[in-house]
Amino acid sequence: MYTVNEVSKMTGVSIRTLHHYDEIDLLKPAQVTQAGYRLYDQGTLMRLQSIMLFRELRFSLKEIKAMLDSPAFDVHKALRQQIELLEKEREHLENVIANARAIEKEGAETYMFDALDRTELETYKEEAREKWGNTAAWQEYAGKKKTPAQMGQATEALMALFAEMGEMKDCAPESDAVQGKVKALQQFITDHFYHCT
Amino acid sequence: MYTVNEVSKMTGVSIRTLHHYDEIDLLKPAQVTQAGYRLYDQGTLMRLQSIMLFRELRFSLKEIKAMLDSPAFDVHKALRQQIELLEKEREHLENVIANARAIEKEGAETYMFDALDRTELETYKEEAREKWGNTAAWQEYAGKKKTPAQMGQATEALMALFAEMGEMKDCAPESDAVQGKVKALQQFITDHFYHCT
DNA sequence: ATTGACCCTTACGCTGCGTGAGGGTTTATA
DNA sequence: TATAAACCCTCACGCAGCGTAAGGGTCAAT
Repeated sequence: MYTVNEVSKMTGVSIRTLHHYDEIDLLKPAQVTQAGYRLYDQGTLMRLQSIMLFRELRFSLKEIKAMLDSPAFDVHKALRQQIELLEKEREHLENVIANARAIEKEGAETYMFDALDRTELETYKEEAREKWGNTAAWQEYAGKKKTPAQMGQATEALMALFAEMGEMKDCAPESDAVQGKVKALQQFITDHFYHCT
Repeated sequence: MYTVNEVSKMTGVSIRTLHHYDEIDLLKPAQVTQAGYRLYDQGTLMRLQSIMLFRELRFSLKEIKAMLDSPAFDVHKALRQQIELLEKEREHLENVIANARAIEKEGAETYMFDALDRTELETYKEEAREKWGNTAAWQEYAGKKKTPAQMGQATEALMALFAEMGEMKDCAPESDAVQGKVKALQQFITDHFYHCT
């Protein structure tokens, strides 16, 4: 039987985390002494390892609890869903990185084309959760996705920022090559969003 | 002058978010009517766009505020740091995905070799923040990294989970090929961690 | 004057713990 | 045996970034 301290040192999980897992009934100690001390045995340690694994795979504690508490749970299905989700996340992250690089280099030209696609991810996430989660409160939520109109205006608005970025850098780095595009964009901004000085 | 509703529709940002940004002094409306209605103009809209951009790049609201409030702030430096951070995240995410795939396929053999390397990321994150953040409270925090001993035991413990995974699947999918490794691992677990039935 | 579409301000909820505060328990040592 | 060191406990607030009511003004039009 191990105390919280020992378990913590063994697994790297903090004591507070063990307390937390106890609170939310995710991981109950095998025994509790009269003094209230938590004691863990091999079985609970194994459960803890499972928890750590699934947490590493970015399942929420609630999900993990559901999985571990119903042994007949379709782990593989959940795993596949989770993988898809993670890949969406990675794709998005790669976009973000690409954007960041572009901005660092030039300003913002290349940025505005593929930004704000987060909605995709969220939508997917919701779908995934829906399957084995709270299927109730979701119905009325359907059809709330951003309208194309909003997207359009968002992209439009993005160009506004462009001008500000220019100010922030306060002098163009590779003036000649970029300057043409900048002017064109300013024109575009003036036409479609606000008067660009 | 646009109302919250209009701004929300234009930018896709929720009204609550506008309220929030007002609360934390990240984005104050250009005017407030006697009735307390928030009104936004082009300038504030542009600031909002900047905010959205930096949020897209995963800066925290606090960081964004710092950046926008000090025009002389070294945006490019922060940007480079942020890119590095994002890449660390992506790398980690890729590991996680790889692990997830491996687990889905076989069980957990390939898993335990590169798991639990999150500490790297966190460490880096801290270093990055340190440079232009609260440099005060950090000193005493140094040297808290996990010891190699802990890592060792964590990996060791991970193998324990393996057995449980076996139970959860409750029958081997491609029995023959994998079975050998499974037995070896069981042996290893028995030898190094606990008696494996 | 009433309706409907907006607006406001609290204020709690969520995730996953970190970080004290304030106070018992167990163990080792003087 | 007394006492300190080292652990343990239970509250309970805090963080990020809003979502989501609850309860109630305001503005335009009918």
